[in-house]
Formats: sequence, C-alpha cells, structure tokens
Amino acid sequence: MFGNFETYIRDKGLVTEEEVRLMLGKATARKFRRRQLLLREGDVCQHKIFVSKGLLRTYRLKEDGTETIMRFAAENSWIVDHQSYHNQTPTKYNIEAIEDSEVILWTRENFEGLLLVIPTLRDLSERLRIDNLHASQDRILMNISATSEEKYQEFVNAFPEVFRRVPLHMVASYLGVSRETLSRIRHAQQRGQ
Amino acid sequence: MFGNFETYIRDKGLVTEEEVRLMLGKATARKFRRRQLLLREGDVCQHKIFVSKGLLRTYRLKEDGTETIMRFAAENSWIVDHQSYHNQTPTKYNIEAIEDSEVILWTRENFEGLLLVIPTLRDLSERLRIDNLHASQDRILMNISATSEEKYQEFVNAFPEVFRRVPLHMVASYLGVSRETLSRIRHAQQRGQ
DNA sequence: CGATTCTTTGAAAACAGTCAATCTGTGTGG
DNA sequence: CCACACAGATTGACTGTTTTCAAAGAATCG
Repeated sequence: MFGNFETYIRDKGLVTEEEVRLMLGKATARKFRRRQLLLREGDVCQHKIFVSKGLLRTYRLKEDGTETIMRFAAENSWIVDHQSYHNQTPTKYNIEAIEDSEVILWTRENFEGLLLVIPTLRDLSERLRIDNLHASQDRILMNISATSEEKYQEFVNAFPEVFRRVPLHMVASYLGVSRETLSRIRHAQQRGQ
Repeated sequence: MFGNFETYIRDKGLVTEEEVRLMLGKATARKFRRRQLLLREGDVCQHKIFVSKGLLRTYRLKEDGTETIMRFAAENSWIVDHQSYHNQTPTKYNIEAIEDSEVILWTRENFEGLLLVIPTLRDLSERLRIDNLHASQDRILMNISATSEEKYQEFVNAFPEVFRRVPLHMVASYLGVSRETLSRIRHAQQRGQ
C-alpha cells in the first residue's frame, strides 16, 4: 500500500530513510470504491491526501443539481480542499473516487507536525503550492481568453492520461461547457477542422 | 514613500523594528505614471513589488491584439508574475499602472535573502500565497459555473473599491466578457432585473 | 442479459460577440 | 472660454456560438 508513496517521496523530496519512516508512522492507508466519497460538502477537510492508485475528482454541487468539477487527481498527486483544510471551515466541495482508488492520508495535526521536523517536506509542500498556483493562473487565463475548442485541445494536451480515463461529460464540466457542446467540438476536431 | 509599507508590514507580519529596517535597506521606491509599464512581455520578472499607492494591472496581449486582464493590484497589495519570478523565464504578461502609482521593489536575490533571515516574513509570504491560491480557486469556480451576470455581481461585491476606480471595459476583460455585453448586463441590473 | 451510464444528434431558443455609429465626459491648447 | 481630441460607454442590427430539451444510440457494469 505504501510502496507508491515511498517511491514518490524519495524521488521528489530529498528525505532520509529515517524521515520516510517518520512520515509513514503517521500515515493511514485506505481504499475507496468507484463513486465513494472521501469528503462531503459541509464537512471540514481533516486530511492531506496522497493518491497512490486510481483517480479522484473534486466537484461542487450547484443549487440546481448540476455539478462543476474543480480538479482531477490521479496517482502520485495530492488532493485536499485547501480552503477548508487551512481555515478548518466546512467545505463546499465533494471529493469522490472516479475509479477504485488507494490513498494515503494524514490528519492535519500530524502533517503539520511532520512539516516542523522535516524541513525538506516543508520545501516540497511549498513547491507543490507554487506549482498549483501557476497551474491555477494558467487555467484562469484559459478560461477567460480561449475559445471552447482551444480549452478542449489544451486539456487533452495537458492531461492526456486523465483524458483517456475520464468520461467526456466530466471534461465538459471541468471546462465549464455543456456536454453536448463538447461532444460537437470533439466531432468537429476529429474530421480535421 | 516607505510609510505605507511600514504600516502594512507592522500590521501583517510580526516583525521587529530591526527587521523592518533590514527590509527597507534592500528596498527601492519608485513612481510610475498612468500607462507606464513596470514589466514588459518577454522580460524576466526580477522584482517583488509592493504597491504603496495607486493601481496596477497585469494583462496579456493576445496575437489578435486584444487584452486579457489577469489581475488588479491596488495599494497595500503585492504584484509579481510568479511564474516568471520563480523560474526566471520570460513573462507572457505586462504590468501597467492604471493610475499614477508608487511602489516598493526588491530584487529576487535580496528578497530571498530576507526570507532566510526573517522567519516571520517567510510565514507571511506563505500566507499570501495560500490566500492567492484560494482566491484563484474561487475565480476558477466562478468562471466555469456562473453566468455573466453573476460574475459581474461577484466582482462588484468582492472588489467594490477597484470597481469604482477602473473603466468598465477592463472589468469586462478581467471577467472574460466583451465590453458591450458587460455594458448591457449592467444596464439590465440597474433597472432591477 | 438488463440496467445504468455515457455519448451523440437535431431543432429551437437564449446568449454573447462583432461591427458601426453615437453619446458622454474629461482634459488640452488656442 | 471654447473647440477639439480622446477615452470610455452605450446602442442597434446582425451573426455566430452555446445551451437546452428531447430522443435515441453506444458502451459498460454487475
């Protein structure tokens, strides 16, 4: 269960074996089935989550019942509602397994503790946050300045792997376009236009 | 020139007087006139900028000559192209003064140096980045799930001050809507609909 | 296999963008 | 003080894109 995470952390962070053991000592491994929720709207996000296998999504349910997908997270990535996690406020999102998945989680106290004793983990966290910020900026730019075709193409290029594994209507929801429109766009693209 | 910054940093960071002096020792104050550029597309973002007076914007010029505004920054906020600043790569944005403005800037080396010797400054930076990330997430959610009316209303509520000081067509550009459409939306709103 | 989920298609309606013209307010120079 | 230029905002007519609704077809899961 912890194997993927060990590979990941040895690769990304310059952590010692001792530090890896420390991290694993505070970690919990869990499995989730397709459709199962890891976080439910209204709850407080209590854990930092590492996806070691499978695919998750963060989405928001609007009043009218439609879903808006904020994020996909495949293996070797982290997923957390930063807003709820940092401020310990109720989340407005749901986190759900798209595929049967395996994750490793740390409670906030445990993770904060680790950050204090493992400086390179703090550095890694900071780096991830910066990457996340950059990606968010790019996504905003895309959202406000690109056509639907461009958004679609950009998504396929940026996340080919996720694209393969996710139903088209979820891509539509992530891009902020109706599923019918995305279906038509894809149709047009296929016949080279 | 440094007065606003001193008030700001005493308020936000738990820094000592000695540390404030340290920061100011590495800082440069500059004035910019309306329309003047602080950063030009293709340059590398060399400075961390604090706005002590006035109003700036970060925007991108598309191939077809139209502008897309990524961000406004009024007094007591920071502005920097994170992507260019962190990776020292050419920026795709321009930063321009919307009003005559006064800023304080630090070169990257100087600022990084300060982060190392003033732990609370590092904490503040981290906090600002987190806030920025939260705001970006909210903006993405807005972009992909709200109607144009809602986006407009949300902007007015979130940034009433900036809204007052900025021409409407810039708000349109920030929201990703044509200026004509925004003009019509505003018209409809005024007569309570 | 049957049920569910996902995708596609068509037609109509709502929405947003473009283009061109006009209107408004501000500031400058004569 | 006036005329003019300029930036910004608005409006109308038109075009193009996207959504919505409804239905049907394809794929997948248990």
